[in-house]
Amino acid sequence: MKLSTRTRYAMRAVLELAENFGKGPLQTRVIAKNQDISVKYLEQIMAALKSAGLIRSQRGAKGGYILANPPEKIKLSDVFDVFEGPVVTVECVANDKYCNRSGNCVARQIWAEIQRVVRNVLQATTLKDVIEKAKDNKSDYQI
Amino acid sequence: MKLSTRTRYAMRAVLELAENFGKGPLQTRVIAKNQDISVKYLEQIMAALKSAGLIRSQRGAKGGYILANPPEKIKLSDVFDVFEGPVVTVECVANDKYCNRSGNCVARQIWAEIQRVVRNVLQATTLKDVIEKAKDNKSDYQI
DNA sequence: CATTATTCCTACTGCACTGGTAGTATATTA
DNA sequence: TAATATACTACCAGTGCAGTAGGAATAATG
Repeated sequence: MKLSTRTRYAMRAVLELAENFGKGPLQTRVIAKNQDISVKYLEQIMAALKSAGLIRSQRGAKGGYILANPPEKIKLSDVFDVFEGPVVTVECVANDKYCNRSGNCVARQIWAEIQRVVRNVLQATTLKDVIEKAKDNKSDYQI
Repeated sequence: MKLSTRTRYAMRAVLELAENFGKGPLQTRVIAKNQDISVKYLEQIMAALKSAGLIRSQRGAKGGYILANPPEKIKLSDVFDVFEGPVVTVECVANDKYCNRSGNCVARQIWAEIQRVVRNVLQATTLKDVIEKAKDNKSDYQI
């Protein structure tokens, strides 16, 4: 139950785009430097975020990436799901056909409950919520 | 963020031991059959649960495993932690020395919040809670 | 038009972990 | 001594993670 670096980097990159929202495209190179991530690795992550529809790209000089929607319209779950997928715990929680005893399975209920509370947090928070909080605390977006 | 089969199997095995608590040792072979798990694989899982102190073994004929403590004394987090570890999301949440910006990091606060709600569920529930619920619902312990 | 800056695309790699299988040793009971 | 358990160790194939690398396509600029 650990997060991949992909997800962590993606979250930080998207938070940085959110902070920069409305100020034109931001380059992978810049984000990579600020977040101390390999440029080439981040490129792949950005590509995935783009094909998920979370961000838009502008090619060529002075290009870069921008959020596809304003920060208040993007939930943390949107970012999370790109690499971690919608299933947080076990397959059978999302798909009750996965196991024929799903209907009255207690173990499944444990994992379903955990999945529920996790998604609660992710869906209740937007990028804007996070950056507002950051401004209050003078925090940054590491990890 | 998926659970390993180890954790899922361990949870089911321990729940079965909890149901059987006070009735003498239960054999890997029996649990494996009931839960439809490979005997040899389950053996390794039981060994890990034993060295974590959750269960006790009796070797030889008529041997098997029993819970080291009564079901109301064992929390789901005890079982969970054997294979998933106490860290649910990222290292820096448990160890703030892991990253030098931990102190005021917003991304970290996201993962910390998720970790918190997950551990809340796992620590608030005992094996007894689960099997009581199972009796009410006539559920079983699959998945 | 050439240069430069940027995304885009694809391939490759080393490593750790997962999900097992297998064989044998050791202890206990009958 | 025979049967039944756990205990211990080794092994293996597949998958995903966390990158590295190189070059092609595209767009702005001088």
